[in-house]
Amino acid sequence: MPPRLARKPVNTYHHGDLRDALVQAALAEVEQGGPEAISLKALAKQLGVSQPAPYRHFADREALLEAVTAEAFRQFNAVLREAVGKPSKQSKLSRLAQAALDFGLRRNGIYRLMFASRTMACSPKGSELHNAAMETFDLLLESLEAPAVGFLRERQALKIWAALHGVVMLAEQGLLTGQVAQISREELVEEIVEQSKLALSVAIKAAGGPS
Amino acid sequence: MPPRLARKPVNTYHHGDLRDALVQAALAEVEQGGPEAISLKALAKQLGVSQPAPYRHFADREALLEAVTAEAFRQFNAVLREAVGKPSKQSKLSRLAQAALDFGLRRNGIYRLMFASRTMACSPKGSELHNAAMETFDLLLESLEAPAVGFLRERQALKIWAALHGVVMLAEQGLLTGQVAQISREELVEEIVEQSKLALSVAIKAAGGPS
DNA sequence: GCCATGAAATTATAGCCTATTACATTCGCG
DNA sequence: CGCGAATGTAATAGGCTATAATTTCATGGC
Repeated sequence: MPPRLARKPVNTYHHGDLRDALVQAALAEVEQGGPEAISLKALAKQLGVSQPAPYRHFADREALLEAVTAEAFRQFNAVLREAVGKPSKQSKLSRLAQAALDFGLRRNGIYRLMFASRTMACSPKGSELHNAAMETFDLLLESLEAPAVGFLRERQALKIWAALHGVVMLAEQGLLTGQVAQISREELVEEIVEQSKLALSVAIKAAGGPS
Repeated sequence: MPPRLARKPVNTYHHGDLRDALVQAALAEVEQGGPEAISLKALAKQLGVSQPAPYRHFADREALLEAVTAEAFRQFNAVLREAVGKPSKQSKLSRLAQAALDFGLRRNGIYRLMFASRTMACSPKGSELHNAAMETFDLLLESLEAPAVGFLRERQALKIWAALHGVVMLAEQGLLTGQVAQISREELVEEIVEQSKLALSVAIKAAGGPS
């Protein structure tokens, strides 16, 4: 894979663009073996630079993980955005949910980095990472075509996100077995979406109906 | 805390019961710093034995983590069982859900070990760990007081589990912010439970009503 | 064109951790 | 009592993170 164009203006020294190459290589590594699989030493060797070279670009291992997580969110959000935008007879929410499930299962190590590692938990509220995660949430909000607004809408989105997230995690851990396994994950997600719509319509009626 | 009686028959040699002491100490460590925080060397030092002593009881670090995870599930299941058993005006399901949320937030590192680490993902279907996780699922199934049976019941339980799990993970990662944060996590869980009951009743009607 | 400058990368090194091997100790059973 | 297995120790190898001191090299001012 040819190195992408440098994000920073001045960057064509010895390696060319080590920073970005590190992020990309690490992302590939994480995809297979999860967050704990990445080793700065191994990455350096793989990219043909000396072992401490990465430390010119990242303060420590954690900092690299953070950058990788940010890139992962960018890709995740792009996938979701595309799914929502693509015309189909399914609802936007369904398409988003299925795309998220697909991403979570296919790119399982990356998903774990984004949603199940300490990297995220430690990132402060205004950080690049936190914002990226918030953008994901915004996408979900936008994909809700129900007439709910304000708190009700946000709460609904949150519940859907939680349920989706739970399905991905359980599936990855092999906990979707037994009779349960007889329905596909896709159907399960579809049920969650439907259930959510149902609950929302009831909540709206209770709140006095849509305007 | 006094060391529990040894699980294995012969076990009171030099240290007394190093195996169990290691598991307990590791559990305490994980609770604070998550799975990646445990170091066999540090544990050995803390327990006053030589650094390679733990390897007499566990093939490697991963094996210790597995044992710790199993113990964590035992404690988790015990907490859930107690919550379900305790009489209250809430439904069994509500009590279980709140207890799970509480455990997930209070003992956050342990929860991550159980549900968000590779240890579980790698454990085969019939393993001690997998069975422990299945027991958790059984507890959830039992706490469902709705009249659904078979697939419908299992699917409902699964959806609740997923949603619960999602809330815990999102909360731990600080993703429950914004307007959303204005309702408490407890309320959110309660809504999930209610929503689930609603959907289930509709599904039962659709399937021809309860016997 | 030439050199000073500073970013990028390298060699060397310290320190922590996992894990193995070979050796010592202690229990418990015949 | 003594032998064997379970338990623990000492010594050691090897990997990884991270830092310090040093070298390379593109670039901009002169």
